[in-house]
Amino acid sequence: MEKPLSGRGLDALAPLERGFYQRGTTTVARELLGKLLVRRLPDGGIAVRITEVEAYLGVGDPAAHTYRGRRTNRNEVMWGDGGHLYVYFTYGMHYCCNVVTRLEGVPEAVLLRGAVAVEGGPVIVARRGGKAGRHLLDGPAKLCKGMGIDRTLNGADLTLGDELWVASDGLECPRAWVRRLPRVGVGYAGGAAEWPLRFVLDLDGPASSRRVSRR
DNA sequence: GACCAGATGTACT
DNA sequence: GTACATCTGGTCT
Repeated sequence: MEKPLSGRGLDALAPLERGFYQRGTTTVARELLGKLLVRRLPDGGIAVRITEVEAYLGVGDPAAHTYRGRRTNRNEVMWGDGGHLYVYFTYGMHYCCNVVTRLEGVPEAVLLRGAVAVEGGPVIVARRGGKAGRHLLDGPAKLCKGMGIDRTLNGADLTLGDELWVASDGLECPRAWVRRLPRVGVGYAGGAAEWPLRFVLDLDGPASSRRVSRR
């Protein structure tokens, strides 16, 4: 776990503006690495540093929920303006959260797959059932559980800074810290499963030989 | 690390 | 009605 933020806590972390999200999805995905996902909860404030994301490129992407223009109640948020949260339920027991990108009518998003705790570690550990350690937030459903993200946040506006938002604390991620890999769990998507749309930030630096989970 | 059961919402026939 | 999902945690090796 990183050292805690100094000083004023969550209120010093201003939400990114909508323009950040309205750009190209792979650009947004890459630039989300190293940013802070901030959550205000009754049991305390939480901030985590985003370390793993995946881009989903809308109607032309067989792995995306909006492939070929599919538009349903579930994915309606993806069709809206960038800067909103798309939360869906899967495998009968897990939530996953995405950040919607581009403009209204262009249904693309970035799946948040992993993070490390920066602020509010004990709150996260408690929400994860007391399981601390490096696997605390290393999966999309773990991230949602640890941060108290569920269906009630589907469609939330990330630019307001009320319940949940994304902020920068100025950390820059050198290219050498970022790896581009195929996406996870989308084998059904044919060739698109191989597209290198997964971005992983190695906070230990490029020298680290540690493996990235393949799931 | 590899393997697999689990539980139910969602999309589609 | 049915097939399957942007996964996790436990067990076994």
